[in-house]
Amino acid sequence: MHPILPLLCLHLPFVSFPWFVAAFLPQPETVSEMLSAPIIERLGSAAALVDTSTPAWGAVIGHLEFNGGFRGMEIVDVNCLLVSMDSQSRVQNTFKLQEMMEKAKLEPDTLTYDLLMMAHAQLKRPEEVEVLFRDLKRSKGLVPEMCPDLSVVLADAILSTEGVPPTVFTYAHLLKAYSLKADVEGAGRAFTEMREAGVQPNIVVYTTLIQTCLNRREVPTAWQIFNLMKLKSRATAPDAHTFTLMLHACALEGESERALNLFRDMTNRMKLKPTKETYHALIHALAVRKDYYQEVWRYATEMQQEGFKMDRKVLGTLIHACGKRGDLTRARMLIRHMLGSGKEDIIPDSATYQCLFRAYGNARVRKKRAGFVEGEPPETSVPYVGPDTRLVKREDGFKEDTIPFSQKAILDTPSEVVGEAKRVMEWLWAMKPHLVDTQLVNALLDAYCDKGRYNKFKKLYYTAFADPKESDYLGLTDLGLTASNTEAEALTPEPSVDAPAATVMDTDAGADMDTEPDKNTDRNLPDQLTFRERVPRNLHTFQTALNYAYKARNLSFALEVYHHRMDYLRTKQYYSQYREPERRRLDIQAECSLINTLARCEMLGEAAVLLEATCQKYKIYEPDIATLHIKALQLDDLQTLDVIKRCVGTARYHTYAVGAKFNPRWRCEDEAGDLSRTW
DNA sequence: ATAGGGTTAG
Repeated sequence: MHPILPLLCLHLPFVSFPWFVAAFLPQPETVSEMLSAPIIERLGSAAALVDTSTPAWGAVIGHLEFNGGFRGMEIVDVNCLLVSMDSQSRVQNTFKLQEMMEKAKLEPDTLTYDLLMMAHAQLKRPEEVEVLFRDLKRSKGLVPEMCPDLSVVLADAILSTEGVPPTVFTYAHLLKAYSLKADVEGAGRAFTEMREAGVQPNIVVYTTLIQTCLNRREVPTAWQIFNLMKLKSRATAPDAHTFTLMLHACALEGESERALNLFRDMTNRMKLKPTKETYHALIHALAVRKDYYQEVWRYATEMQQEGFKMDRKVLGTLIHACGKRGDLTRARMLIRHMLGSGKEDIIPDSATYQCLFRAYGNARVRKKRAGFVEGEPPETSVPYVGPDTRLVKREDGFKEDTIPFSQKAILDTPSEVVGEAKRVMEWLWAMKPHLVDTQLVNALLDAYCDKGRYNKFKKLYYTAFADPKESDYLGLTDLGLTASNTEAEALTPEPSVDAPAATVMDTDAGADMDTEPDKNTDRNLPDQLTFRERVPRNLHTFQTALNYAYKARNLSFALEVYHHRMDYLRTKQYYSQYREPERRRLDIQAECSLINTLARCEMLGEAAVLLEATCQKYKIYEPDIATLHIKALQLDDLQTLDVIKRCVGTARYHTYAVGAKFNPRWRCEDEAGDLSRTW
């Protein structure tokens, strides 16, 4: 044993474990050790407050304030305190700390601002980060009594150029804020300012810029920055973080092949070691395509061989892959494992269940009398790589905490699939209501739509969702877009609405396409279901419903949903939950869905009117209104064809009939031309 | 002394 080690641990105040462990752990052992002596002294007996696993920083700072605050201390003492605080406490106490610094006539330095900005950025509060940054730049480097001779104007001039100098960290925090807001322009300005201030951008800065572009769905720009990093210098060469982010970009665009190349580039050429996140991003990029299913499992296996544990998110992504492929059997197996593992950290959450419901929707299932769809064998060649390979013992009898999966290992009729999906939702609603959110219900809606469960679909749509509350709406002055609505209003026959069913998920009343009753359903769970919290609708709810209406040629339902949607456009949620490019994309999709539904119902005139109105606002492409075009051709409706020609140009039908691209609509040509940015 | 990455809409 090295003789110096025992000496070291004499300085550790609370050594509750053997010294040799302590000596090898990264010091410091306790929070109070990280604090500076003046702070500890001023805290007195309250110093004990900080040595818990989750210190009550509010109380600690209260004590401090009561005992004289920061008076007589240095700014490093404040920084020390900030460093030991978690982000949330920093955010909660920002104002108080600023107050206390002011009282003690302490000037925050760059690090003080950095630590505060970082905390606000981590908690996704970009506005506060910007405020802090502005504050930092005009921070009073000179207090009035230090320069009594200067006129106010001169002082202002000095103050505006003094302040504390931002570092590359400061700018990185600021850029993170712009990334959160998907504000590419703001990020560009900050980046330029940084360079003018002579601060060299580093990997983190570039990576944050890439993230900003991705949040804004400006994927080509993201790739440009990435390529620039590679070319610029060794110092800015992409690292594992950056590669992981670009793998995520591949997932966004369905570019699985590119993801594989990127991964090879990273590991072979750049000799970078993939992390767990890298594997996850790669698997994600493979999971979005059903033709890369084998690769998903290959890399899931490799990831495990590299010693990375499957966590909830990776398992969720694997279930996502199963859903994409239609491999419901394996999706259920994974869910069973996650539930049966007994490990808290991998029990399914809302997102995991959402993936499961998508798997119900896409399940490959025996057609009416034929064999498997496309005659493919069931997915037997895929190795199973769950968290551990032990099969969970089947539990008989219905425990309240047991997911009501069918006894059958493989569900092979649509009714079995839909029946189980419904039961699982009922079970979640009854037993784990906190997991039932909008996305989850939307996923079930999708499943019903895909399986042609039209009655179930409408019933769920009517009973599971709540209308917006008064307080959800924006003020009248906030909304400017009523012009395009008037036409739609004009052609609206009052929709005939089925009366909402009594319970959230009622039994199958008659005319549904279901033929087999759900044998396993413990029919009606108690009546509490009736008054259970509903979830709010969101844009995807409407999109799914409009798709359903299109499939079912149900125009009155489509119009009703369209009106619900127009209501939603007046809510705050519309603006807070979706960033601009996503809103735009879904708006276009919704308009086109209605246009095509009108066309399917032979109301070409109305469809054409709506198309003209929509074209005023958005660029519409021919594939978006394919149904209308085909109908118009079939009926030889010259007037409508003329409208189409004016609105979407002259491309011929066959040019889009062929191209089944993976992810048709990401083009955002308004901004695509701007390649002249300085990075 | 600080920072950037990951599950979700057929």
